[in-house]
Amino acid sequence: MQEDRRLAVLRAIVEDYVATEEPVGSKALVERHGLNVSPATIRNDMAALEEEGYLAQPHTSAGRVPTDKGYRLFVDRLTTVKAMSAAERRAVSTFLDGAVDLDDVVHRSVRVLSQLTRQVAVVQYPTLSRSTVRHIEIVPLSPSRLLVVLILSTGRVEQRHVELDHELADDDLAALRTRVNLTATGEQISDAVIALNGLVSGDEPVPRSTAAVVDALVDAMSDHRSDERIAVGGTANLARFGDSFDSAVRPLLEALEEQVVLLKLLGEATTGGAVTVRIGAEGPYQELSSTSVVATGYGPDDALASLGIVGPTRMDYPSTIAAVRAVARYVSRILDEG
Amino acid sequence: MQEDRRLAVLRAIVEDYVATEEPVGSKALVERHGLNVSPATIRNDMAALEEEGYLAQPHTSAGRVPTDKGYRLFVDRLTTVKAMSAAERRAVSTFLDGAVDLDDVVHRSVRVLSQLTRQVAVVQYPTLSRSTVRHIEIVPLSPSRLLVVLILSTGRVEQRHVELDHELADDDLAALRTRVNLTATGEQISDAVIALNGLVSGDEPVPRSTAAVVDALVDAMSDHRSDERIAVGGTANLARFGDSFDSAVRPLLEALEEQVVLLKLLGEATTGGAVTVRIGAEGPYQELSSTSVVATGYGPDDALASLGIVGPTRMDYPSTIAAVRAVARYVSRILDEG
DNA sequence: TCTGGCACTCGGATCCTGTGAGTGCCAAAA
DNA sequence: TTTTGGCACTCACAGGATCCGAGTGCCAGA
Repeated sequence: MQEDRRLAVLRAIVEDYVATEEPVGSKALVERHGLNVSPATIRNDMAALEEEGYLAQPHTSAGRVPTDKGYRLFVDRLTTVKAMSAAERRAVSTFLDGAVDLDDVVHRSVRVLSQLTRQVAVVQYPTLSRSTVRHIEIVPLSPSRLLVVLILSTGRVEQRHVELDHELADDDLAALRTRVNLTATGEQISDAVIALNGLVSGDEPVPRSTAAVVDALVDAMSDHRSDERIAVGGTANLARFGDSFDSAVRPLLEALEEQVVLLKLLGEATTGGAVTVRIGAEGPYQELSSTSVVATGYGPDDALASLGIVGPTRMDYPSTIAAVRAVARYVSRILDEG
Repeated sequence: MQEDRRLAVLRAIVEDYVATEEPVGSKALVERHGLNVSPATIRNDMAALEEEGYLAQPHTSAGRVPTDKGYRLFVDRLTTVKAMSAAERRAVSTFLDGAVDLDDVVHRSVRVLSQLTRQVAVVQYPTLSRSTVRHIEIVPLSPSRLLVVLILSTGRVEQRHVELDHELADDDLAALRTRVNLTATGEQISDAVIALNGLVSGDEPVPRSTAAVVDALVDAMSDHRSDERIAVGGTANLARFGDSFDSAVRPLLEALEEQVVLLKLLGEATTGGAVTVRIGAEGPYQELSSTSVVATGYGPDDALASLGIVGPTRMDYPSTIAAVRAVARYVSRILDEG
C-alpha cells in the first residue's frame, strides 16, 4: 500500500525534476500531483526512497533529485510508453521518405532524431558484415590501373584502386568481372570473402590481375574502418546543458569525436529488439556519468546497425524512447524497400 | 618612427592577449617584450591605438584588448608567416597519405586540421561541378529495375535507382552502358549534362529506358544537395571557449548544424588562391561576432572546394593560417595523384 | 618626444548577513 | 501502524559592504 505510493512519489519526482530541472520538495509535490496526503507523509516516503538509494539530496536543505538507480527504476517499471503524435509520425515518415540514397537516409535520420528528442543523435551506418553483395564493377582507368567498385545491398558503395604490373585486355577484364560477380553477387559478406578467396587458392595458378582484384575486394569487405562510420547531429542541443558545462559537455563532445567510444555506447543496443537505455555511470565511461544513452538496433532483425541519442540523465525518457523506436522502425522499413 | 613602435605595440598586445587570454597592461608589455621605453610611453601609444579603433578596454581600469579592426591589421600587415615544424609537416603527410578513398581523405583532413589548430575544422566535399565523369555503370537489379552508378574523377560516387515500365534485354543494357559512357566519360559535369541531354532530344524518338537512365544521370549530376556535403571535426575544442558559453558556443554549434551557413562562411574563401581570414563581425552573421573563420580553397586552381577552421577571434592567426594552408596543399596533392 | 610621479577608477575577491525553501523529528491523531 | 501538524534547524543563495590592486590618464620636467 505505502509501497505503491512510494513508487508514485518516485515517478512524480522524476517527472517534476525533468520538467523543472530543480530539486523537488515535498510541498510542491503534493500540490502539483493529486496526492491526497500531507507533505509530511511525502517526506517520510522520500526519506525511505533516499535510504534505498533512489533519491539524493544536493545539500541538506534542498529538495530531492533522482539518482541513476531512481531513473533506472522509473524507466524499467514506471514508464508508460508515450506514443508520438500523429503529426510527429507523419513528419518522420515524409521526411525520411524523401531520401535518395544511403547517405541521405542516415543524414536525415540523424536530423529527424535530434529534432524530435532535442538531444544529440547518433546513427551508425549499416554494418558491412550484415550486407550482401549486390554487384561488383571493375572499371579500367588506364591499361594497368583498375577501379574496383563494390555495391552492397544496403546501398553502400566501397571502392578500391588496383595497380597491375601488366596490362589487361578488355576481354580478360570482362571475363574477370563476370567471374567475381558470379562468385560473390547475392552472398553475405562473410560468405563472399570465403568464396572469393576460393577463386585464387586453388591448385592451378591464377593470373596476377585476378589475385590483385580479389585482394582489393576482400580488403574492402573486411574493412572495419567503414564499419565504424557514424553520423552525429543535433550537437547544438548541447547548449541546453547550461550548467555543468565542464563536467558534462566537454567529455560528451570528446566522446562524440571518438567514434570508437560512440560505437561502444551504441553497440550494447544491437542485442535484442527493444530500445536500450544506459543511465549515467552504468556504462564503462566514468566521464559520461551525467549522460544517458537511448539506443536500439535497426534493419532486419534490428541487427544491421544501431541508432540512438545521447543526453543528460535528466531527460524525458518516455518520449525519447518512443522517438528512438519510431525512427528505427521507419529506417528499417525504408532500407527494406530500397 | 613612433608609428613603427605603435605597430609593434599592437602586435605585442595581440600576441600577449592570444597567449594569456587576459587584457594586457602597459607594464606587463614592456617587461615581456624588449621594448626599450617606459610603460608611460606605451600608455600613450595604447591611447592612440584605442583612439584609432584598434584596441578596446573591457572596463576603465583594465588592460587593452584588440578589436576586430586590430586583429585585421595584425593579420594583414603584422603577421610573419609561421612555418610548421618539420615534425608537424611529416605528421600531416603521413596521416593523409593513409587515406583509401574520398570519404577517408575528407575525414582525415578534418581530423588533422582540428588537431593542428585545436579549433573546429570544416572540410567541404569536392564540388560536383568541378569534377569530370570517370565512369558510368548500369547494374540490373531485376528485369525492370536498374541501379545507375556515377563515378567522378574526385572519387565521389553517386547512385540512383531507375524503375522501368518494361523489361530490358541484356544486350540493350550493354549498348546503353556503352553509349552513355562514350557520351559522358571524361567530360566536365556541366558538359556531360549537355551531352547526355543531347542524346535524348534529337528528332528521332529514343527508347523510354534510355530516357529514364539519362534522367537519373542528369539528376545525379545536378544534385546540389551533394554539393552541400561537409565534414566537421574537433567540436571538443569548443570546450576551451570556457567563458562566454552562451554568447559564443551556442550560435557556433547552431551554425555547425546548418550546412548552408557553413558553406557560406567557407565559400568566401574559394576565390583566389590565398588563405582567407574573416574576423568577428566582418561576415553577415551577427551571432558569430566573436568567432573568426580561416579558410582556403583546395584542389586544382584551389577551386574544387573549401576547407578551414572556425574559432574564437582571439586565436593564434599565424600558426592557424599556416596549418590551414599546409593541409589544403596536401589534400590538393593527394586528390591530384589519386 | 619620452619619462617619472601621482591621483583616480573600478572590477573582482572576500566577508557578512538575512531570507526562505526544505528538512528531520516528535508527539498526537486516525 | 500510519498519517499529520508543529517546530526547530540547516544551508544555499542573494544582496550589500569593504578592501585591494592592477591599470589608467594626465602633467610637469628631462
